[in-house]
Amino acid sequence: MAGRPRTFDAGEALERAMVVFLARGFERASIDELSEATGVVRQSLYHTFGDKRALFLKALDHYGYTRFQWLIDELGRDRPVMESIRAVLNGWADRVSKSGFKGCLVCNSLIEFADQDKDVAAICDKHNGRIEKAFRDAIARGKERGELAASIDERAVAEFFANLGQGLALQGRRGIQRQKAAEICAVAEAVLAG
Amino acid sequence: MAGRPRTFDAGEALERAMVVFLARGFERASIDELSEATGVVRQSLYHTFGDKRALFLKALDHYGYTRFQWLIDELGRDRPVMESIRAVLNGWADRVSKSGFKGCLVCNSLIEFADQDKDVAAICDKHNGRIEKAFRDAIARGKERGELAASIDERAVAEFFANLGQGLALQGRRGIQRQKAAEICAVAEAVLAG
DNA sequence: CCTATTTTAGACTGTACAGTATGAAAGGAA
DNA sequence: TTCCTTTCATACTGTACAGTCTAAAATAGG
Repeated sequence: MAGRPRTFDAGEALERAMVVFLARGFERASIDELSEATGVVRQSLYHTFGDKRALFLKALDHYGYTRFQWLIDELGRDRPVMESIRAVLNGWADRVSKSGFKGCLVCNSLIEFADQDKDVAAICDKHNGRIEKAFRDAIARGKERGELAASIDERAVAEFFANLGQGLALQGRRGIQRQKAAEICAVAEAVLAG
Repeated sequence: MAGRPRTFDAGEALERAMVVFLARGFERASIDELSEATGVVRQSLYHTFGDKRALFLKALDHYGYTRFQWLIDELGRDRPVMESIRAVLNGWADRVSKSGFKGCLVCNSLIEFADQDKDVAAICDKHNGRIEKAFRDAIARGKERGELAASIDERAVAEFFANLGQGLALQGRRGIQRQKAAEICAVAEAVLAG
């Protein structure tokens, strides 16, 4: 009951497939392209991941868990909440303006699939929810500690920041200057100042 | 030097093709689909507009000029600038949460083409620029009139609001509740409060 | 009415691609 | 070594689609 062992690492292949989907989108990424990028032959891709859509769903979820962790970590750190928020805004400005930035796979997929694919939509909702929750918790903690005004609606502000990030990711896909992204973030920061 | 006159209205056809591109994206919209939606036969589409990409570029530009005019008008009206800004934010909240909202063709195209198609990118830049300018001028006017603090950087704030709109359009494509969109807008409005 | 010109209708071509089938290669287990 | 399972390599199939070709239909001008 043994056979030839797998000659590739499935996690590594998923990561590389994800990069292709990020750059090209689901529709434009061909199996040949994915095969070449992962170094895994066509047949093995189908055997390991199922069809193209199944591979995409795994890649999308993988993206959400790996690419948003820094943000959740920053917002979870034990320090004044404004420092955490600023760290995220800085992180965004850096990332979206970096040469070679290809956007956010969650945002890109929302555009490509809209609400036509329930599984895609569910994964996107999940990760958007994780981001909003991280902001919400951080802001609520800031209120408890008296760092932020009690009148602040943490849910609304969290939604606002998540929306900000999506806008930046969208603009970053086209290409955005570091300074412009930073200016936008600086303006946004003011919603917590009053 | 005469011939059979055109039996369709080219402007109407462009508008309908635009709707298809908005709902489906460039890649997924097939010529057959465009032909059916416009009521113009395949050959006439090619004759009138050139190839699929040329039709798309015209549709994209048409979108920018027709779908952003309300915003430019609102921001150009002679009244307190905060009223104008609120009108735009309300307009956005209404539009992006409306059932059947399919996103913004400029935003969708930025995702689909990124910076790979220079003509698409140029048209998107042009219309984004028009929106930013409308905000910038309105805010500058508000400063001159003493309605807004002189310390406000109208360029940065205009970029911020344009980014806000892009985020809302992105979320609207998936589907967003009116209330959530309005909450985000309400938070954003605060950047001009201080 | 005749002719030139343009639209219409549908068939056709070539290409790109997702997914499948088939047999060879490779390595663990007995 | 021998067998069995799994991967690898490549050929194949069917479909979808952009763009072209050909001929018929329609109409303004002479």
